[in-house]
Amino acid sequence: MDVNKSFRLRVEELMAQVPGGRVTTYGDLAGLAGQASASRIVGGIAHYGNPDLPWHRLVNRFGGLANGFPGGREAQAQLLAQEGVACTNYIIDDFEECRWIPSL
DNA sequence: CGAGTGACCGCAA
DNA sequence: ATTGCGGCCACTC
Repeated sequence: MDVNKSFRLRVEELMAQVPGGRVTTYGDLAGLAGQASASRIVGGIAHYGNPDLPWHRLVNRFGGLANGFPGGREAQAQLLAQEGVACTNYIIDDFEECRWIPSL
């Protein structure tokens, strides 16, 4: 493991591996990054990290859209629906089906 | 350099 | 069943 790299780099790498139509969770990304207890940091990276990454594919543990997404949850839901992810009430319908688990 | 903040998660009352 | 609180690590100002 490249412990030399910042936690943020690992999260970005994992996020970059999430294809369209798939979504991942903060806890899973944090766990894959090596710090399952740093789920909050993943959200922080999304805000201060690489803006080119598809952060709209990031959802909470319940499959619900984030609470501080730029533009609001409606914007995120719009992007997800645009990629083929059906969301209802700002919650992914087939969250378990669309859930994507990247790997290093 | 120090302190505060954060798009979360889990448990407790 | 619902609500509230703390904890955890990393990043920015």
